[in-house]
Amino acid sequence: MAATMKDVARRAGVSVYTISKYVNGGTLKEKNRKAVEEAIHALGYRPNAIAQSLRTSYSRTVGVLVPTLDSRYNLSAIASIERTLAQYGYGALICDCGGDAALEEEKLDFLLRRTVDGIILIPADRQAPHIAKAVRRNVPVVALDRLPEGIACDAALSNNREAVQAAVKSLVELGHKRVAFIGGSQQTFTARERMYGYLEGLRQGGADNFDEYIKQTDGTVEDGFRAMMDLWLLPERPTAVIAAESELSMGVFLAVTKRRIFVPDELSIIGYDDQSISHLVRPAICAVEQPVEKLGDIAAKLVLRRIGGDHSGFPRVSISPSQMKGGESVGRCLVMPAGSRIGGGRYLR
Amino acid sequence: MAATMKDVARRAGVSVYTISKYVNGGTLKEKNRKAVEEAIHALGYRPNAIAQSLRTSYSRTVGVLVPTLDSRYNLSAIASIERTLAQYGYGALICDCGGDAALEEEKLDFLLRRTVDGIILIPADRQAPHIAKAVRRNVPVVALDRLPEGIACDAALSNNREAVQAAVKSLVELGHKRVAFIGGSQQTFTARERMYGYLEGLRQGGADNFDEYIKQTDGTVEDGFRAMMDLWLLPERPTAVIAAESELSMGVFLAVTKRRIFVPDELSIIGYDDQSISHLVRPAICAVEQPVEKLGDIAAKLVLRRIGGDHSGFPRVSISPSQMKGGESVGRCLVMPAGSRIGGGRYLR
DNA sequence: GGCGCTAAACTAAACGTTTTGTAAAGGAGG
DNA sequence: CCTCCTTTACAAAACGTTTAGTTTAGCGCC
Repeated sequence: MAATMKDVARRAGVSVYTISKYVNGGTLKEKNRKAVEEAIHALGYRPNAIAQSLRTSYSRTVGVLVPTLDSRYNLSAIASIERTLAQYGYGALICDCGGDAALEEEKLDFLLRRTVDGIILIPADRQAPHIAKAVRRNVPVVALDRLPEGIACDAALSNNREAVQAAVKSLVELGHKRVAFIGGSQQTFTARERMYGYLEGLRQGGADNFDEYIKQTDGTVEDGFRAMMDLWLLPERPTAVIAAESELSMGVFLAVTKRRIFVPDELSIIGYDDQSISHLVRPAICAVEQPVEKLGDIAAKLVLRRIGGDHSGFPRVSISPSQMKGGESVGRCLVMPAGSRIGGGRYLR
Repeated sequence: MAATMKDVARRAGVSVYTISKYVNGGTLKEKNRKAVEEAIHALGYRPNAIAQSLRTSYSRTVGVLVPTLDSRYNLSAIASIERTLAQYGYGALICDCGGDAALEEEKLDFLLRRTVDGIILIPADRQAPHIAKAVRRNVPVVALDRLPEGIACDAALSNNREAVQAAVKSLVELGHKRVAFIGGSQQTFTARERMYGYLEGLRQGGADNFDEYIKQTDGTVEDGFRAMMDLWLLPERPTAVIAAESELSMGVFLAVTKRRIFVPDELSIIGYDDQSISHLVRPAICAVEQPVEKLGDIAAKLVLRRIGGDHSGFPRVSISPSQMKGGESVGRCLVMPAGSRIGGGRYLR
């Protein structure tokens, strides 16, 4: 068994109070300090964090609840959260609820029973009544990436809608009339936001939207691949496409490689978030980059602030701008609408 | 503040003992059971896990310590570990030590102070004296993926050496004399094992090894890309390559796409672990697949067993076989050694 | 030396559980 | 009715800390 304060106290010939004081940085008499230091060192004493938690009701632990761990995005977020928490001496208790709302509730309960000091979660579902329960228990909750509906709750989001909207608008301004959109599951907040952004972008650019250019998928690499292959089979192919999830971008890239589609001459591409490959591919893929690490960091700092008792500006929804990462995958539209001509009358296709 | 046992007891008109008994599944008198259930429900009582931990000295938490969270492989392992632990009601306290041995020690200490019941770690370094400390504290430690040197310690590994060896041998048997190897950092156990496997495979196949075909890298996508580009600049290009890390495979694939290398006619490729794309690419990349999920599961179950007091067969090193995933990226060697001829004397290149 | 003041140390009571003796209640058997 | 046994409940002591309430030690000053 590990040494306890009592053991140290006995050895140093003082009371446990003195040990506690030493550990927490109080001032001791020179003689006692020496003795205590000696005893601590000799016994290899480390304070028991569980007992500290029980007594102070602070566990210095934050629960992190995500719909799945099997995603690059969540991974980066968690990595960043963990890093920031660790800086402040906090640990991360991580749960994966498999995207299931019932399981999410259960895990939330699990975390609360462990008296985590706060919770950072990526909501699995738009509805999240159980989150209210945590809030009622006075445990600060910060939503990451998605905003749960109908609940006042701190959040760290990126500007999904505006980012996509700007991207689409820029495509339209380059002359693209047939801009396709490949999006993730409409169950999620972000996917919907991006979809709205797409529609708004078209509208602002003065372009029409056509249902056949909109692909709603589940957001996997395979989905992106399939969607792009399908789009290319349309009688009127799109001249530009925006893939609104990291995995979808990858799928689109694979499809484009397979079909030997010339980018950007035949097709302009804007991807999302794919740090790992987009800058190595030729042509480099232009992509909307979410500030994932930043979001994680913001969420962590926010939850720590709430834990520290600073409740100012609740609910605080922080929206961080995405970056448009340059690349050569976007170009002026070279394909003329059917029936129109260029200069000498040569169709470009 | 949340309701405590005392509150419930008062409301139900019984002693805390009775509540405890109810919570832990003892038998109560019908009348008391009713009253207790009512009180628990009315007050929304949940047992405080911290207090339970303090009293029982079991926290039902396992520490997971990885050199970095920014890796697909570690992520999958963690996902699997978390899943298995959750099944048994255990939580995962996750730490990232940034590959730094000193930080690893610190985090290990952090975990021990929280009285985790066990630890699963992917060792950052070959040397890991601090691990012995945990073992001395009677906290079961299971190494994942890599084996720390000089310490008796349970472990869940995959058969890195044999898998690569078999892969290389199969290439040699297909006639390849110039098989290149792109490996990860030699600081890590697995990278070294795979390297040895490569050398052994060549030897067993009866092929020579040449330094210029061996690329030791840090294992990033970019490294794989560069290494492959470099290899293709050699006067005598390799006819086959094995990329011994997931990210390296991706890099090789990108290089091959960029250079328009015909696979497998000009170059046979064997990758490692790249679940996400290798089956979508054409030709599909042949790859050594580590049973990551299985390793995570094994490690979790093993640590739970140790926690449960079963110390049989210590140290237990479980080695799970990798699978060779089929693909069309491997073919018979079509390039003749300089000076040799085929049939009518036509060089195939 | 006695008084007052401050700094340092001590004792004991928490925190919310589990668990170890004990005691009360409730039958069964004589 | 009494005894004996079983079942169920109780009160109190842990677990390893922090902290409020007290006591002691040390020192300067009249």
